[in-house]
Amino acid sequence: MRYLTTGQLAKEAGVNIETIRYYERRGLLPKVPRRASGYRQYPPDMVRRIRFIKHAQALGFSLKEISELLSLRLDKNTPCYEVKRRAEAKIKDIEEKIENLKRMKKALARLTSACSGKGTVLDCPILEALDN
Amino acid sequence: MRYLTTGQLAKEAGVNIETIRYYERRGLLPKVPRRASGYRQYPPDMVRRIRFIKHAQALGFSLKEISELLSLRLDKNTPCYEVKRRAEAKIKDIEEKIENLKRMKKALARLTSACSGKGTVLDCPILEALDN
DNA sequence: CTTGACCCGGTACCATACTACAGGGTTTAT
DNA sequence: ATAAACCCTGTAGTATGGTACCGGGTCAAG
Repeated sequence: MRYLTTGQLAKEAGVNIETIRYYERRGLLPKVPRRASGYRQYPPDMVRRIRFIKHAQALGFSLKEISELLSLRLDKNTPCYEVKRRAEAKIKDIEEKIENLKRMKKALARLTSACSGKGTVLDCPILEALDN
Repeated sequence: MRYLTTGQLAKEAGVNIETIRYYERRGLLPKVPRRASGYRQYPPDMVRRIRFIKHAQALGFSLKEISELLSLRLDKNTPCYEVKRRAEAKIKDIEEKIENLKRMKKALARLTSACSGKGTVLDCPILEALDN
């Protein structure tokens, strides 16, 4: 079985079948060729694309931003400097996210170490994180 | 001026005034004392709390999860080991997010370096990021 | 002591990202 | 060859996280 139907793809990727069709409408998945019956024919590696979308969402990217990430592929229609500019902007976004996560982690780590010794502690260090 | 009104707090924190009341309803902000007129009286450091919420959201935490993070404060009603356990679970979440972001960043960096050299590249490296 | 800017609760509406369902056709295993 | 299990489009409904508006009361500067 070379190609996956919509339902098989959904199952493989661990999402609802409607999500697949929704992503196609949103342009996050390409419009793949159909059988004579109208059934979509997905190449098996489309699973990776859906998983990518799901992971990126968990990292705080909107579907619109994920579209942008996915469109950062090099083709003959997009000039090289443009792709590069967009990719670099995204890298900056990502670096900021990483910094914020590190601050959060630090605050939580401080909390746990404060916690490990005694039975109770008075104040909460967590709010100290992420104060710009 | 010791206390902030809802509007002042919103302005300081850079959010809509309705958001403040919404967060109160959701339990993300405490029910603060009121003036005789019914006006809320916020201590100035409540600004930090709102900023924390906003940052955490941008990192992919839902308001529900942020509630959980905020409830990781040590009080006499929560046993220490429980707070610790929850904080450590959140730290693990955060570490995973950081790892995923690093993978994404790496993929994008590879894309930009591929771009600077030649004219075109065939496949999209970003999908390789975040493949579990 | 008024007038414009603010606050109140309550309700309704909005965008995003799905999810369900209706009504109909298709595939596949028995 | 027929029933269960699938797919199609289109439309409607849901959850989350706000945002807007209403009718009314409050505050503070002139």
